Amino acid sequence: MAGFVSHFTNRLDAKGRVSIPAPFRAVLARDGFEGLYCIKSPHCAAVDAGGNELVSQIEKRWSEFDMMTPGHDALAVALFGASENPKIDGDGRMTISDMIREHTGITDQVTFVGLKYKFQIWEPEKFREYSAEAQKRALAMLSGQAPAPSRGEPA
Amino acid sequence: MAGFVSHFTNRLDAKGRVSIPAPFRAVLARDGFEGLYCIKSPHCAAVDAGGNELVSQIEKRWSEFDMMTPGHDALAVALFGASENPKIDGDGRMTISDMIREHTGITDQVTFVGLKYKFQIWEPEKFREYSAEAQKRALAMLSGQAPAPSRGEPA
DNA sequence: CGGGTTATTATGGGATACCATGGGAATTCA
DNA sequence: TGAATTCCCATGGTATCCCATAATAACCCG
Repeated sequence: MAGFVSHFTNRLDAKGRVSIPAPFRAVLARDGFEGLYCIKSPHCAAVDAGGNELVSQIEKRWSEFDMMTPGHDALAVALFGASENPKIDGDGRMTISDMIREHTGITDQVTFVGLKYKFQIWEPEKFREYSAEAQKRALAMLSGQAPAPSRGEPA
Repeated sequence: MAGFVSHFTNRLDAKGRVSIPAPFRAVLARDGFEGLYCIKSPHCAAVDAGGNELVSQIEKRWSEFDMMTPGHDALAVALFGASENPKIDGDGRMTISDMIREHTGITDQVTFVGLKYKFQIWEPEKFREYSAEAQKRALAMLSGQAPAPSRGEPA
């Protein structure tokens, strides 16, 4: 109904496990994907995660490339080679792999951020920085075409 | 019948709950959204809240941007990552989250302000200030072109 | 017109269910 | 066989559900 929305920060235990926020688990269950699909975000120090909806979105992008070009294989390597399928245990937890650790800088806490059709996995402090910047950027992007905005746009 | 109008101030109980004004609940029920959609207002110290109408308005703006651009994810983070979906209990109450507290300065009272297709959540004193300012600005805006007279808005 | 009665609403509080987290035991892999 | 993983259960804290009460507004009926 609502996709992945809002953000949550959970602790990583001694075994490297972390609880996936319950609201996100509910979305995943409805999506029907077994486990979780994870891929490095090309734009920032986060990992994109999701279920079938994310997978099909990625496959769609890939298939839009000409299959004959060498770039097709390269793209496949970039997309699927950089992916993982972590399991989700009975208590709704996943294990943070080395690949995720390296790409995000996660040590003892994890922030999950909903992006509707997918969610992102962040190191909390890095997310705070990115989020502040994203707010500014969003304001700039939206103010260009806002239908009925208020008057002045303060910083 | 006509969306969210008027404003109400309710008290926050020891558990951080507050009753959503009955007229607003009626609008939400008619809208059919499960729970409530909340997002920080970028322009002021308030939180925008609403149901499907607000959500679809936000989603529409988001989908107008090309999914390939790096800004797409940033926008999603700003729009959905910074949002929340508080539940509404059987008595028509919601819980004020830390995010709402921080952004609005709410401590023990909450003012709900109807804005037709959505409503805002304010700290009462901050709203009074903003409201006074808004009156002046509205007057200035209208005085240049308003054909219809009077229609004075009381405090 | 007025007295009484009911319905709705805001608020308080207790009980319960859910969730994040920790740790032990069993299992798998190298 | 040792290390890491997976499964299962325990627990504390929080949020949710449910019921009680008071105040207000709407209503009814004499």
